[in-house]
Amino acid sequence: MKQVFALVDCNNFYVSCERVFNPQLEKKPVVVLSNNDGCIIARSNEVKALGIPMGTPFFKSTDLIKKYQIKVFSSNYALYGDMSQRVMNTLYHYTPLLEVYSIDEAFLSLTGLNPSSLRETAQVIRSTVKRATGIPVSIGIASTKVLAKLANKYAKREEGCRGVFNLTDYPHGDALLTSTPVGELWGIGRQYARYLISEGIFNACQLKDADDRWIRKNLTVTGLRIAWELRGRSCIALEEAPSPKKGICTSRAFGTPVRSLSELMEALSSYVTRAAEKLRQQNSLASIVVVYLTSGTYRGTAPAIHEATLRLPAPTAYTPHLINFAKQCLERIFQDGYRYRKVGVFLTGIVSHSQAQLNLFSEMGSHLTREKALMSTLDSINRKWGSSALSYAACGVEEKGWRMRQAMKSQSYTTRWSDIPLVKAL
DNA sequence: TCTGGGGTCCTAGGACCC
DNA sequence: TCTGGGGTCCTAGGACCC
Repeated sequence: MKQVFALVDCNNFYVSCERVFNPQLEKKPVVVLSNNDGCIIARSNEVKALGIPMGTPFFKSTDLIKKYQIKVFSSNYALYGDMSQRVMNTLYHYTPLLEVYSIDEAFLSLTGLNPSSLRETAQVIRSTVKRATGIPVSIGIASTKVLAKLANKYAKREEGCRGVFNLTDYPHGDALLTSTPVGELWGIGRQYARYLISEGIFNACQLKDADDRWIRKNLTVTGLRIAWELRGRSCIALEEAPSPKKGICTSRAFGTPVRSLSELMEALSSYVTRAAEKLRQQNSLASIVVVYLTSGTYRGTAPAIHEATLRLPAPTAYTPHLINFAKQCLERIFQDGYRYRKVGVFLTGIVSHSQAQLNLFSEMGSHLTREKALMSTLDSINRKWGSSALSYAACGVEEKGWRMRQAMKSQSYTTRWSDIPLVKAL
């Protein structure tokens, strides 16, 4: 049977989240900043129209922000994560065949639906999500995921299509692909786009019609899949269940540069705590710890990155052990006299809890059970009372300069009792 | 002064096995 | 000209995504 995919994508997601709880922001220019208030990572349409590109450093755009009175927000991931869940739950009402692709996107399988009702179904989904969550979405429909991504772009761009673009009943497919620069395709980034253009392939239609062996050789199988999907042959499947992560990373740039080992240790310990939580959430253990340390700035030469790897005696998800191993790594790479910008931890060599190989020489049995029980108690308390209800002394207790700058964060409208908006009766 | 924080997949090459 | 013919595992690096 001919497959049908829909890509549902939230419009300017972070900005839309802020607008749900602050309707005065409608039709006004709004941006949301990355962690540490570093770059602009979400823009309202009004800001896009001003020509401010995605990823612009905040400090470079202060003039424009003042001139056009752009409203600025620090990122509020608790809010965006919660709103994302609401959107996804609404989508699940329409089909269980759903892949949550990112915080603001999902692929749906609409295979088997009457082709003539696809557009109408998408319109219903769109208005239901808007009514249930306040978030506007656009929907692209096509026979493959690559084409659905593209259809979604047209849905956002074309006036008059009311947020839905159905490529399966579009008669001028080739003309549309010819008008699409090759770099706009899902899976073709800057490097590949530059290469393809140097080889005379400028648009999506030319890539579609290129020679398979040539594509395979120069763009690997990933490129070949893209070409096949452009021809309408589906080869990137819908992945309903998220597969367990093979590596878990937590890292953050510091609010202000850090010079002392003790402060680095505090920051690192709190990132390890967070990474270990993610590890336990997917019922895994890690057997390799990697610590990164970044010094220098982006001006002039690239920043220097130092790293150290440690293979653990036995896989574990026990936070105190992981903190200790990470600290050993940090001690190996730390050098006095540098201004460090960032520290990070990467947990890998991940195995599922059930298949873990025990170390022959570790004391097996009771203390492992106790460690596991302690961690699940800790996790459930922190889930209930907030992520820092219980934390390790190693993570530090005073406010320190390494913590993130978030000068313009909105409230936790949906995740903290005291921040829930009040509706006043007249 | 000031530039995010996560992830995935693929390939090539080397060490080592029988 | 031509040097056996398979494998596996690991690492490093490069590309991509949001």
